[in-house]
Amino acid sequence: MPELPEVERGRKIAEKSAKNATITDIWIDNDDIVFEQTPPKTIQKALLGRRVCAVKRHGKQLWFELDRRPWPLFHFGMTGAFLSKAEDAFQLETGPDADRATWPPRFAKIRMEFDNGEELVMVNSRRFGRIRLRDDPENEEPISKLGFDPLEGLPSTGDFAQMVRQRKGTLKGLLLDQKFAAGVGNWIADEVLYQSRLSPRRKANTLSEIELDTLRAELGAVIRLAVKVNAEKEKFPKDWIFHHRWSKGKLANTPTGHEIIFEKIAGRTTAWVPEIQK
DNA sequence: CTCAGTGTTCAGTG
DNA sequence: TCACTGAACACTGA
Repeated sequence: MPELPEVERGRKIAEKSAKNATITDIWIDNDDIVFEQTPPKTIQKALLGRRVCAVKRHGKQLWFELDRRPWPLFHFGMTGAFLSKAEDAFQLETGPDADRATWPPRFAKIRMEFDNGEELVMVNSRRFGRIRLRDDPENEEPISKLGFDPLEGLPSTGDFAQMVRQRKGTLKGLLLDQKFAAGVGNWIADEVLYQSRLSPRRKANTLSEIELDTLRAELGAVIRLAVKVNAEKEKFPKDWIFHHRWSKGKLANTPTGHEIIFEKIAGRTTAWVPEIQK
């Protein structure tokens, strides 16, 4: 699930349940992939009894600022999410897969209890997610290697043009590169290109000034809108290709009747409309 | 049973 | 060193 807007939703869930609260109990799954060999005791020692001062995000990386370092840094991988007990109870009543919701949830990797009665869990069924400790997350890897976060602010048009023009690969590859824009994933890249009417195969160094400005504007617009509706897909605009990209294998068309094709570009399945995207 | 996948990393190439 | 590509990773759900 997690590209920037979904991770931002996770940040808000964590903020709501944990901000200004103290961690009173911790359970940690025995998983040396997700925890990268960090011993459970080390994690426990860093978190237990600490107060959560803030919950921050850059791209797809999410971390807590505690009243003492080191701080926990979370990455959801392909399948991760934060669930809070209150939030999950809400989903249980209203969500489409309500019958599957249980607490604690399946695939929990870490579970934290707070002195305000809340509980927060990070789940990660396929274990591409990571939970790490960092003294200064923003200035250490992996965050230090990431590019700008499009929700925080875009580079100026001039800087953006320069950044794009020095790249020789495809636009799809550029947008997926976290060293360029942090937080863009497969569906956002496709949506931005569709809205910009640019081909994912287009070489980055061939864009005109107008095309560069359009790309920059749509990158900001798609992400801001997805975050505004809390990454709830049903609330995405009707004219987004997003709603049609999962019909792979069937005949896929936009509402305007244009054919959507699926091709592997820059290593990822790409949904795009050759008639519209040049 | 097979296969794709909303992500990242690493080996190999240019 | 850099930019880029493709494979590998782990495991669920279709």
